[in-house]
Amino acid sequence: MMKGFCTQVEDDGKSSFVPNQRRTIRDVAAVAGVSISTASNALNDTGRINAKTRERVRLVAKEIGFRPSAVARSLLSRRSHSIGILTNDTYGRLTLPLAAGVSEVLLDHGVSAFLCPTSNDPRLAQLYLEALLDKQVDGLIFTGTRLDLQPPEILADLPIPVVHAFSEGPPDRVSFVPDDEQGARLAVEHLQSRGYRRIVHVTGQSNYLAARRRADGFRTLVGSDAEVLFGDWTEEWGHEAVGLLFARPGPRAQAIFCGSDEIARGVIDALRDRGVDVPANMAVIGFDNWEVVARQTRPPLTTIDMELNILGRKAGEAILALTRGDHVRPGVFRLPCSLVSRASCGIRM
Amino acid sequence: MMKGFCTQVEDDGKSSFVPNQRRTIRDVAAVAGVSISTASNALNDTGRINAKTRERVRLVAKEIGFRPSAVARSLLSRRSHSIGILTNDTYGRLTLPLAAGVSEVLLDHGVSAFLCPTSNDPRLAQLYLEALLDKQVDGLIFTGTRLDLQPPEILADLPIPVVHAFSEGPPDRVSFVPDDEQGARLAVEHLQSRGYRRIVHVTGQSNYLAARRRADGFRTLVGSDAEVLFGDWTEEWGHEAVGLLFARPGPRAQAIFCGSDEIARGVIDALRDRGVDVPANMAVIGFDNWEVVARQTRPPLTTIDMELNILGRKAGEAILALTRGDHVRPGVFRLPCSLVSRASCGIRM
DNA sequence: TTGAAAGCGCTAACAT
DNA sequence: ATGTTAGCGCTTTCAA
Repeated sequence: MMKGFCTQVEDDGKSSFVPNQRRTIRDVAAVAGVSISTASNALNDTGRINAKTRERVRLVAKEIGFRPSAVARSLLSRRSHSIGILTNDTYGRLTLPLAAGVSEVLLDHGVSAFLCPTSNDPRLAQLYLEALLDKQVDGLIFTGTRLDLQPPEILADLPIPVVHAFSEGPPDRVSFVPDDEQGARLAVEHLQSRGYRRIVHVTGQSNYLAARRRADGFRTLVGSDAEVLFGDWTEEWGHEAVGLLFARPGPRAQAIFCGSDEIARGVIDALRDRGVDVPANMAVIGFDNWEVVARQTRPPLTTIDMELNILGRKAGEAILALTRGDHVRPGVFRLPCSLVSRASCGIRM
Repeated sequence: MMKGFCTQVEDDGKSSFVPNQRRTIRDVAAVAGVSISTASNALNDTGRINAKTRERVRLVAKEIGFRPSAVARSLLSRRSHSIGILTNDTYGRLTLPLAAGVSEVLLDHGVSAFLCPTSNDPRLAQLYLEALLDKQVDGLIFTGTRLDLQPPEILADLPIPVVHAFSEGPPDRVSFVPDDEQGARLAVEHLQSRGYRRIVHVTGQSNYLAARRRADGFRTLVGSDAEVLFGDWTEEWGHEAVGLLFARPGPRAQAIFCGSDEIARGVIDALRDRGVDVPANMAVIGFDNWEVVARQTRPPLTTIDMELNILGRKAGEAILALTRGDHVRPGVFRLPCSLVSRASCGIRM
């Protein structure tokens, strides 16, 4: 078919049909025997056009495999239909689910996302930013573990809209973050509804905003004097915390709400070391739903999922709206977490 | 400064200096009082040009914050200076380090990478591919856990160069993959050099090419009759395997080389359950250097790192060369793994 | 209903 | 050494 087509085209010396070359709208017009503008109108359903002509043009376009050049369109529309995602995540556990959400939303609108992993290097971030600006990206999504690890200068004064995802941006920007408080409450409610009473919270460093928010959510339901043990975001700390909890007198806790799955893993291991059955004698609940951890604990871990994919979708929708010039109310939007029930919380009578 | 500049410009009604609008080369030319082509030549160091004029133009360009439009350049050069990364990884543990390597290499050449996380959905992959082609990407990098999870049709017959990373592509393409055999030998050599003799290999499913290659490397050094236990890529299987090993008669193994860090974690835990000291009584070595696992085992895990960042760099260099039209010898390039020494292998006397 | 022409921002012959 | 012009692939007035 290709060949047949190639021969029937008059070779004007310009649009000679070299086999593997992109077809342009000129080719379409030439083959369909119409002008370029008619071809354009036919393909885009703009202007008034004879139905037959339109069909013919479209048929030709399909036959010769015409795909409009997004580059040419961008030059004209001054919209590149691409955005940049700047991330300082090196692991991917955060960025990839989020980027997948973003990309899926954008895809439906013909927008693509440049990934810029800055590896926490401000110089690199700056270079990526410049490259993105040169590429005329329509917008930017900042994402990363902690905002304070982003050099503040590069965030400011951008000529294009910016959305923050996962970590909070400045108040005049749009940010989507997991609702840590709500996630914590979800965890506690789950435990309480299953009959667990004396609940303690073992979490990471208190200088993390997320840790403080989760602790706040925890205290809301358990009581303002409820016990929160801050430490590291590590298994080891989970271990240690259990040691602390067991070393002291008084009634023992019935459930431990952990600030991360890794901490929870340490807690579960430490409990097993002590012969404490989970969930029969102690419930444990985590935070992150980091599957490689949560699915492999014994028993598998009930935990809070931050719904990063949805977070990404929201961020994608927001940046789309902003690039279209629509107004989006600035502020920090906290998106609900969900609970993934596995086996580490039972029912306490 | 900006303001000063704005006022001193004659307003010809066309390039009126709206504060936050991109400056074009026309603006530069106008302010510098030269023609557009002179401005272009001055900025790009092309053609013959008076040194003073050049400096003046450059100064003006910098002052008004001119950045050449990559879109316009692309239209002309028919190179978009962007590539696509198609991945089916949903976790990011694989894709992000790899994409970071790719992007860093590309960055120096003004090329950016579109990330397309297909989530193993062939329909999505197809849509992403079309979007990328429309955006005139200069090349494509395919990456993912297993090639057979990519729908083969979308891989074939692309009008632009393709490089495969992590998983092997067809023989006529360029692929970069970790050298699983060498990695396995590295692990075994490490054990042997430290005096460990009876070594067994506990790994994942034998229908994974990587599992078979690692087993081959293992057998090369330990002996063709050396014991390989295939199972799942899970902690649980690591546990089970230890049970198997201990249940049978005969001299006990001195070291266990695991096909993944997760398996190794299961092995280490099972050994601790049995009171076997690692590394005093048994050495354990993993594969992946997945830090969240390897750093958190007790003791921390010595393991093989696949150097995904370097893999990404190589893939980036290859796709750059290909997009420039340079020839790159097709085939599967196996890149060396490295060993990360932690505490799970001691010295056996 | 269709076509001719201008122009998006830039580069590269070709004139001057 | 500098300016004029054409044109990359497309959309969009404006004429015909």
